Amino acid sequence: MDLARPDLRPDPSLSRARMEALQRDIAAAAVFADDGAPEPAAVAIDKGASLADGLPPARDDVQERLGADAGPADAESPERGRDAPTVVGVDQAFLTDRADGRPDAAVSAAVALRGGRVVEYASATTPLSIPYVPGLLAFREGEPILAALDALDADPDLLVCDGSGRIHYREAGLATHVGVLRDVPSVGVAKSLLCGEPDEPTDERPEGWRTPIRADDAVTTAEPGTVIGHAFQSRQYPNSRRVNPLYVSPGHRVSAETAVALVAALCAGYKLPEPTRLADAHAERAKRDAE
DNA sequence: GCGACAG
DNA sequence: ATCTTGTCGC
Repeated sequence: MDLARPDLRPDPSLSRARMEALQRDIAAAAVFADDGAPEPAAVAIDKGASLADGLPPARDDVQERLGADAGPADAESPERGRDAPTVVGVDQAFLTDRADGRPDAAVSAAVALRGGRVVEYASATTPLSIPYVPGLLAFREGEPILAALDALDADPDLLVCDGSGRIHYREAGLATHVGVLRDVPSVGVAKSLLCGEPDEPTDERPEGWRTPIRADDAVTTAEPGTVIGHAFQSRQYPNSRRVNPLYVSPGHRVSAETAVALVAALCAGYKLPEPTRLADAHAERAKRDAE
């Protein structure tokens, strides 16, 4: 999978001003409307797959400086969802230097699902370049994620990223950045809200509830009031309702409406959608194996 | 100056 | 994100 727009690479060595300028270009190139994204019904996952099922056998895939390694494809049940769209979840874990105590490297994991089954996984370990800065996450995690995606043989029909897409100061969050670079439909799934304002209070909402997130003054590239994503209550407990909602936004080639619908279809009984949950577990395991 | 701020 | 034990509830 080659870069569709190599000129928009999230180069961590850029100055802050250039990073922000690049994000405006990303937002201008992004398509926040349905254009080639899978139908939510086509990617729906009903069976809450057990976490162990998605976990591949342990293997050492840590590279010295910058590298990636793909694991073997899951051999089982090829009969189901053979022609279903390929959904790829990406997530990361971080290695901390034992003596130093400082973040050392990023471990990125990409998990490909088809018909609700894991068909492939990959991970990549890359040295950390810059610290986390709100609004510039793509410049810290972008390259590591691209490395993990490069290690994947599967061709994604949809990318599910851990972080915001259009819900961003310049409408160019991590999901949008990666989606535009690869020109692949993508959605952003964040556990907290970066900017924007929900139409209604999000506290104590029932499972399945959602409300639009509209651009506020913090979003400098959109008219205030523009719907840039949704708060979505993916999970809730019967009695003590205190699970925070997810903040879902379009990355690239999907509308805000379809983005939530896709994430809702990809949830199977847990707060996080399956692609994200599994990528989370793989990144965690790859990190553990590296220590 | 103060507050807000994905992972 | 990461550092960490118990604990409440299904």
